[in-house]
Amino acid sequence: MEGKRISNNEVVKILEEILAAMEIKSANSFRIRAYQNAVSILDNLTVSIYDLWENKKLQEIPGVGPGIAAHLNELFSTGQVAEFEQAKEDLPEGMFEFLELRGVGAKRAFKLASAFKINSRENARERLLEAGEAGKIRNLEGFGEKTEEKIIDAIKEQKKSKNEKQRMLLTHAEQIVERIKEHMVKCKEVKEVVACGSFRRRNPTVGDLDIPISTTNPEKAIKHFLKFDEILEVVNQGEKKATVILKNDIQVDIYMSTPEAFGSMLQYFTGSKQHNILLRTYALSKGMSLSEYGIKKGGKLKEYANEEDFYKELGLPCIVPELRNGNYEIEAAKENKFPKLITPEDIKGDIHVHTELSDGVNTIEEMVEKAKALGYEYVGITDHAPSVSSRGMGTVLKMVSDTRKKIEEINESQKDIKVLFGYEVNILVDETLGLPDDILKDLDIVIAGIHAAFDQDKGKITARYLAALNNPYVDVLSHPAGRMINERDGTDPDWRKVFDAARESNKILEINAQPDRLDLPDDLIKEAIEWGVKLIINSDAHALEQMDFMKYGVFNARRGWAESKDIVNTLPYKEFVKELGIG
DNA sequence: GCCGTTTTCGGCCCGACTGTTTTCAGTCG
Repeated sequence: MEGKRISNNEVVKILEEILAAMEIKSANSFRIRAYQNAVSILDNLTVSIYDLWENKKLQEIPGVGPGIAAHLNELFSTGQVAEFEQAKEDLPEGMFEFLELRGVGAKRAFKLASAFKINSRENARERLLEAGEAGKIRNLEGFGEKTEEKIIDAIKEQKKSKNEKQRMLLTHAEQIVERIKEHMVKCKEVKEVVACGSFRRRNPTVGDLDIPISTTNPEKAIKHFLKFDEILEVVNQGEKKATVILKNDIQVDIYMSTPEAFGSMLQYFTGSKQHNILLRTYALSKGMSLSEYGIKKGGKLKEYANEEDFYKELGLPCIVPELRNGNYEIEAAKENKFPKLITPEDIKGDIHVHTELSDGVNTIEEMVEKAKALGYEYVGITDHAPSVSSRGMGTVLKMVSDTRKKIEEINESQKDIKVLFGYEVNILVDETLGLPDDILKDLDIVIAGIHAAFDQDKGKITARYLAALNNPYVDVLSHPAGRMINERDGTDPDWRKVFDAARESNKILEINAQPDRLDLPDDLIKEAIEWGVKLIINSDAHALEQMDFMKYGVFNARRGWAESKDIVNTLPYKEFVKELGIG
């Protein structure tokens, strides 16, 4: 199928505009909800909607039925949707530029654009800003001085962060959460502080922080929270919740709960939204209604101090946060068919570690000591391979033999840990590898990865991966999706071909644990496992402390439903080397 | 418009906060 490739973000934006149009025209509220539901699912999809369309799998997306699928089909085939264009025809076009402003929804956007006759998208926000600064917004019915001020702020805020606000990395969020916790425990009435939301689900990136607080004195706890010295601005505060913006531009929402009802609070704010919607729908079918305060049964509210009891009431096992993504977890829970997810303690070694011999900062000895401290049975020293073309074969051969000698010495001098020797070699544009087979064949480990020319088309990227997988000396494909979170999208090979080739050649795909890579991504991990592909989690550390990144790789693997049997570096040394065909 | 553990027809998630109102609409999570 040949069509117009439109990104997920663009698709979501188009649907959000249609949603706004429907709301203004008071379309059937259930139809609106169906669209909202579909949009929220599409927005959280990590696979390309366009690709799903190409493979005729649109209707496999939950929330997308024949109607929306037909519209998307038209969108991808022709670049627009006639019905959508029609629905937007008699609306002032400028309003669609207002939807992204904080505190402005469909109704206000429409009123504003209509009142000031802002009929085109061009300069729409600037014109609204002008109207606001001239004090004209406050005179509109339903608006007032404060709303005017908020709209002005929202436009300025948008201008400031022209590119949509980036979500922070999980590791960054962890540090902020730690500081908030440290502050909150100083309040005696605070019993528990748990950061929920995407943070607790171990999403690779976190937007806002949602933090339920278990307390015997909500008033005092909120007051105490507002004294946190990193707060820049209090957006709102009530008796049960408060919203603030921190100096680093991160929004934090706190919610007060009694210890007796803390379980439902945790459940509710851990989400995901989609998980909760599905869970509520399921509960409803059993005559129960869920909220952050508990479960209502026959009009009576019952509270839950912990999440286990909450899920138990629904007849379900407690679903681990990493799986609460609204995919298949509730189905699995109903049948009690959960994988026994891998844990950080299962990891027995790390075979993707760089040293000062390439772009790392520490020596081989230092990295080995750190691996020992982590309790590993083995560690692989796998620097970037020296380039034959720039150094010449003679120099490269000497570097390889020197490094090998050093590693042999380390292995002879101690028995606590086995050190393996290998390289991370580039998969070059011409589909060859960065080192000749003659050198590769004597290495313990060969990790092949793409480090340049990521933006080749699907066919070429796929061919490079297949060539690497067909090399008999390659063991592992590093960071296969090639993404750098917040910096660049991944490469986009034909994953089925890559998975097939990996399985057939008994090669291993890496789950790179660098917080800004987490590559493979979780959805591809799940797919790879289903296709029978073996995986390994590596830190790709370039410094001592980066070896601690392993846990992020494990979190990511858990989000991809991985068990320890799916991850080869959970194997003890003897079985691991057998798996890799070493020795 | 979507979807199925009472359903292929007839339902569809819930509550807090703000600002503008004087009983509530709009927005957000």
